[in-house]
Amino acid sequence: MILESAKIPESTIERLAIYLRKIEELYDKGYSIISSEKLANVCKVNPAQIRKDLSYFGEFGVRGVGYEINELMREIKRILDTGRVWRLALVGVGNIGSAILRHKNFYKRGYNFIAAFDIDPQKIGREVIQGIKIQPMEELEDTIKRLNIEIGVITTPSTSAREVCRALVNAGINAILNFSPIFLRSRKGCIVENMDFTIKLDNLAYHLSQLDVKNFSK
Amino acid sequence: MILESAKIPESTIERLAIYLRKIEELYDKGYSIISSEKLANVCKVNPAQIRKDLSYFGEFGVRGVGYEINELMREIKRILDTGRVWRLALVGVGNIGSAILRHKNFYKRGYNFIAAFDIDPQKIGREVIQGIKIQPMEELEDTIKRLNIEIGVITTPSTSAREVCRALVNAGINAILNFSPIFLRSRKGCIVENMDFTIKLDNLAYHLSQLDVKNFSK
DNA sequence: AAATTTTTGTGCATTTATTCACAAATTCTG
DNA sequence: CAGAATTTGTGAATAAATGCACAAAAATTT
Repeated sequence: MILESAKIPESTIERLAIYLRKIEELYDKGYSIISSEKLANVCKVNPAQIRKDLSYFGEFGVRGVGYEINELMREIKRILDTGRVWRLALVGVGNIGSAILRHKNFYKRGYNFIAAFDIDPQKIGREVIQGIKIQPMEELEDTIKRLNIEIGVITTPSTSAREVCRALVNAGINAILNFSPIFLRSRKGCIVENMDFTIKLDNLAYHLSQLDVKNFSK
Repeated sequence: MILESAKIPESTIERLAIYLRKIEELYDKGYSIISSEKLANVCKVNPAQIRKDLSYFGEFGVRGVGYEINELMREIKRILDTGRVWRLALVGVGNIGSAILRHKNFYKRGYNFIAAFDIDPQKIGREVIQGIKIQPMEELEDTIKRLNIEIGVITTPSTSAREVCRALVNAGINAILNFSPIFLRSRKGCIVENMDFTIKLDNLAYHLSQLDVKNFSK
């Protein structure tokens, strides 16, 4: 097919990211070939799902054999565009903010924090991690443009999240990862991924209470 | 209807949690009645979606009027079972772990950390937040049972995540929020919500690269 | 080298989720 | 209080996602 950007389900993209991580694990364990069935087992999905997901972007396997792990990693990285370095800015250097700046996983996967901002004058100038000094909000637009920053991460309290979102969009940012407990939706062109931890917990709460219902009615 | 636990879409549950937060916002702004259309606007969904989502659990609105905000909040909280205190344990008191323990939002929404564990002997006994001393992994099972802890939060490195998950399940935990970059899937009965930040970033990367494709082909 | 086995890629059927569209219930208006 | 205006709740239509099942391609066995 190779008809990218046709009408690919959002869930396909999310699964590709998950497949990639499992494939990397398998690669580290020394595998060089994997079948859709084996991969499906470890990802707990249907094998046809994997084949269909991949088929949106091309034919990467060999019939009767499976997928060459090296090639599959390369292709998924190409599809997601995660084979390169992305430049990030973080706004709101509180508990969560500084934890994220210090976290190694982002860097490992090519997500590099280039700048950090905070509204608190006390924090300005402080060097949270090697090379990143906290800047005041006034410098946000200029810094983002000057340093070609592509992704914004919001770790402010909910009260300022919307304002920060607007500032990032004004600065030309088209992708935002939002950790504040405000459900942000921006004008089109800019994609926002919301990561409200407590929404996930509400989900768990619901399922736990359903478990109890089931146990009770037995 | 009132036929709960029939075959309610997972996405309905997630949306209910989002509606709840928006409704709370509206309540704080002084609203007392809201129509599915207005709520749909702020949640950026279809009005019929909201009505259908709610209809799985009962009839909460008044035709020609809308939904009474107080009642709707109460009902959604009842559905999700978020009107009470849930008892949590956190495993892995690193950067992210301590940030989460210190974060106020969990407590505000009834998610209370009761215990924290770490493998590092250096950290044992340290009081990260008021009333919570870091305990060694050996005490996990006993503490969880003794304190009736219901939800486990994993903030360890990926290397130990699977082992920690097993320990939590063995201790009787049926709901886990996993922040490690390992996609955990547990045996049935136990629900795992995965929160790998970098998967969300991969999503953003994909969409940004698609934007470029579109701009280029214009 | 034919037969068997394996495993992909995909058309089609099935299942699931979303949205429409309208009757029913309620309020508002003159 | 009759008619117009709202707005819910939901059956039916539509759309989207998933999974089956099988032909095609490659490897392996006999």
